[in-house]
Amino acid sequence: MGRSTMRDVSRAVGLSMFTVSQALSGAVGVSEESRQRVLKTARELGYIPNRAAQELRRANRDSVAVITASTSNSYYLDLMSGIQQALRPSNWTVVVGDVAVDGAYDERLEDRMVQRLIESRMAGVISTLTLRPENAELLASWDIPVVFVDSSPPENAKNFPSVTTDNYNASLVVGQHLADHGYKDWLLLVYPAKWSTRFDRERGLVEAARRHGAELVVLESENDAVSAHSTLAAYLDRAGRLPHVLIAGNNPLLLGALKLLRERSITIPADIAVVGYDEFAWAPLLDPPLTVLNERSEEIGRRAAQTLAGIIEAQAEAEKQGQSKSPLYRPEYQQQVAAELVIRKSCGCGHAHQPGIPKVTP
Amino acid sequence: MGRSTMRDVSRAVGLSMFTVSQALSGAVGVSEESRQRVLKTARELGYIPNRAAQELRRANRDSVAVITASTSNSYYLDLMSGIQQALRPSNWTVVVGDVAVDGAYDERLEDRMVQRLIESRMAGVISTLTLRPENAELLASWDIPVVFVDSSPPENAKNFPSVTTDNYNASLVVGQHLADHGYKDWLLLVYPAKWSTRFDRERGLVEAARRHGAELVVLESENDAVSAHSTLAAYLDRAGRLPHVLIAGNNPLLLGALKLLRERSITIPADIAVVGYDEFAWAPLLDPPLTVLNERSEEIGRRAAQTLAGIIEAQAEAEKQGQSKSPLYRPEYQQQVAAELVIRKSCGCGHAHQPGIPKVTP
DNA sequence: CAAGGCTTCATAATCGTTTAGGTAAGTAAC
DNA sequence: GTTACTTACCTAAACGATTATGAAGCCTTG
Repeated sequence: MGRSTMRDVSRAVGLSMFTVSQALSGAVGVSEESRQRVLKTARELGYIPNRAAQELRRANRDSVAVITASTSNSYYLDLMSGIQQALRPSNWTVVVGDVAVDGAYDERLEDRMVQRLIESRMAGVISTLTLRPENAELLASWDIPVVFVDSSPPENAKNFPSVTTDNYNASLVVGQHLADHGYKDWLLLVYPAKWSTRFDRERGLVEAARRHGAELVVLESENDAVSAHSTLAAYLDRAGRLPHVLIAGNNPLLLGALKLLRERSITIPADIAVVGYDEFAWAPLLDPPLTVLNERSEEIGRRAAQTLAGIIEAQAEAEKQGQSKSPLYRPEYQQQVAAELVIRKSCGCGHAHQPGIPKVTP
Repeated sequence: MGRSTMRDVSRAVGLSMFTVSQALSGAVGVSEESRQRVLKTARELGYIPNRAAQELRRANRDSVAVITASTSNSYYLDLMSGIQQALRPSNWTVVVGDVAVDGAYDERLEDRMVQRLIESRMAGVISTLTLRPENAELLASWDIPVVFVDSSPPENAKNFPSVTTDNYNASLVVGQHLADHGYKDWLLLVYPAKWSTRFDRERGLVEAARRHGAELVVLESENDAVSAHSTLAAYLDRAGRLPHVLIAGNNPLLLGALKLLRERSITIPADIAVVGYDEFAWAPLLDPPLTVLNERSEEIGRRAAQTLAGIIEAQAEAEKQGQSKSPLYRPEYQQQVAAELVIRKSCGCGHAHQPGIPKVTP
């Protein structure tokens, strides 16, 4: 039991390794009788192929990597679920590589991770963060296709595929809703630009504020709850008054902000309205139920995986025909998924007393 | 740039492949001058080793796998973080394999996953669920060490290492607290026995109920929020009255239960007290703040990884000395981590009107 | 019945590393 | 000056699969 090679099977069954290989891989050119004998012997011997040997010899790989910087964000679970769903039928292995240490993104870890992925000659990469230009280039020079999710390609690789929320329009929707409430004084608590979704989220909100004649303050914090808490605390102390509404750039920041508001007994939405950017399971159960954007991460994951699979397939096809094996990126690979605003209570809806200028509840 | 082999480096630098290999791997027996020349050439050529070739040739592998059945549980993130933390220094690759499809555990997927792990000749496995006996045996026959986290080893592998919460005592603590509140009518909403933590959680609660003269009903649901919701709804309809307290076996079930209570406008803790089994970031912000057990998943992950690393190391040592390479499992590898009860409001603490027999708030 | 086409299987090269088993030169010991 | 030991390097055999090339046997077919 265990630890037998194809040679062992070959000897035991009295057929050449060629025949055994063909039989096991389900190829044609082997008689049904031989195939059955091979399969039986292999089972009896407990033969399990050595993947390293297969990969070394074979041209095409069958693993794709997902690069994350776990901001302990649970949207990541949905994303993975979508990716797995799309890739399961094709029977590919998905490995996830985290480039965060203690919850914080680490540049050297990203370098090491990319190095590793190339060492393993991955078939493709899905990245949840904008890679460093060097790394994008490196992957490109090894003809490994990359799809960005919820992040934009780096400067030197603008044509790389990406699947993101339509953050700009999402922000416009948020802004519209805030304006409907009559809020004029907005505070956006946001993560650093390293996470490139920030750009469109902020841009949309700036535009919305302009359109509706509202004042928008952008407050940057590190991308975790603890930083969000202290950054916001410092800001509120400095400002000496509450804005009408707080918009949290993502869930870790939302968490930090809500903790602070609770500590200071600031009630939502009476004293300040709150809107978040990521839907999550507990949102309807919080106090008050939170109004958030639904990013549909699962859909994003699914699309990203499908896009990647398509590229890899095309790549294999091209190589078979002797053409360049570098991945072909079509413009339509850059997709945006519309988000919807899930309106609950924290924005002030269904609440009589609202922060700022009181107005009719929409 | 890209795609050069060690042979290319060897030719370019004018040294044998042996020397190049030695130089790159940092082994002794190469002059400093040669090493520098090799390194420089390798860098210029953009040489990146082929891991498949390395793994094929090398005796020892350097990847460990984590098997999960994503119950979309966010405790999983903490667990991974702990594992990564413990394994990062040793520079090992961690791959996670999910054996759930659409959030539900799938037996055939488990089989396929184990097959895959053996194909890749993994150095070790950390499993968050009790594996099927066949699979445990299979891994054992390939001398691949397995550590179970938050789950017990299967029947045929009782001696396998495991790191779990001390669920029995945790349940006693919960029971004690409920008794302090004067609750006599307990309802435990719990997942199927496939997740083996159920056994001790239930056993502890049964014992606590006996000690304190309370009535305990155990209600089993599938391991997801939707099932929990419908199972609980059906039960409440049948029972026609509310228990004094609802204990949710884990977070997905808690989520489903809370949704139902909210739908039916049952208020916590006035109408029914609620206690959960997994601490999570949003717990203090819910309405009301939830009383839950803190499992300390990160600590569990860390310990599991350390245990696994120790076993693999010992295994390598034993093999070097010509002894059996099958992993050695010491009894003390079975560890339990104490959980603490984080008391907030949902249990009735700090609330005047309590469900059931009113008593002094402890 | 010769020629050609299938079907079924075998031989052996190949993938890109690591490493056991050398060798040649230089140094130290006696 | 021989012997013994180091140091720095090389040659070539693995590792365990896939697959290009081809051969033997049998079946058609004109």
